[in-house]
Amino acid sequence: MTPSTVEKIAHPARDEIELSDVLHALSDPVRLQIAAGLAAASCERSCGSFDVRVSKSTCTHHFKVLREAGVIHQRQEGTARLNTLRVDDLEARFPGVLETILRAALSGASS
Amino acid sequence: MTPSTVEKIAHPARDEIELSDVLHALSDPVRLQIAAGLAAASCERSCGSFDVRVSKSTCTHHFKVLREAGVIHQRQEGTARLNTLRVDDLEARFPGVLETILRAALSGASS
DNA sequence: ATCGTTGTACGACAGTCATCGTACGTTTGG
DNA sequence: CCAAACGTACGATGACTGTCGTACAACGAT
Repeated sequence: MTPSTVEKIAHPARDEIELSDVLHALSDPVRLQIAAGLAAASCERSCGSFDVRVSKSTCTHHFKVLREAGVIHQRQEGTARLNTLRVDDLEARFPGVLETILRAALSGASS
Repeated sequence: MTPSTVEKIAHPARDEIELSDVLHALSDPVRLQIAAGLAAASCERSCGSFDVRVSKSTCTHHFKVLREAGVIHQRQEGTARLNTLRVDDLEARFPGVLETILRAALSGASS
């Protein structure tokens, strides 16, 4: 899990975040749930702390999609990988998008 | 193209529109462009009036995805299929989502 | 009537996606 | 030191996606 094993945890820079990628990342119910949970916590959360009903491998995949789209930031802490929403970057690049989507996800009856 | 040939032009009801489907529909650059063009026109536009650089068949596919996601409404008028954004339905169900996404698509340098 | 326009239908195809299981590497706690 | 916990890597798989070409149907104008 140390840098020697894990190949870098690459994140896109703020200016490299693409709207299409963000929308695609949030268009999956599991990932939307993760993002919403992260917004609700408004702090770092480990991957395993989410009550998603997919396998561990699938979970890793979803976190990777979210990270590579620029939606979340991941940081290694021991065996845990701590996730945060990139609210500032997203707000700067696409104002209001993340907030309105997450609000819709919570209040709406959609998936 | 009349009802005998075309099988109904099915649209989801307002309450059936899913956030995931909307986000997925808008996560494709071509479809996002179509939605933005529709918002800019703020009136009915035929499928062929969009300057997309994909083939006719592909265009039909994209309009179908947008329609089935509940993003647009299609109406037959002679040989033309007239499209409108379902702004009211989307605003009622997911307030602000469509507007902020389209704004981000226009101002942002994304895709 | 016939032709051009508009758009769909169908079939094909390569690429991506979401999912899983199993195996593995790290770190931490007993 | 050993085992459990956390998460990744890899490979597989079935489904879906975006793309296209060709053929077809309907409408409108000549």
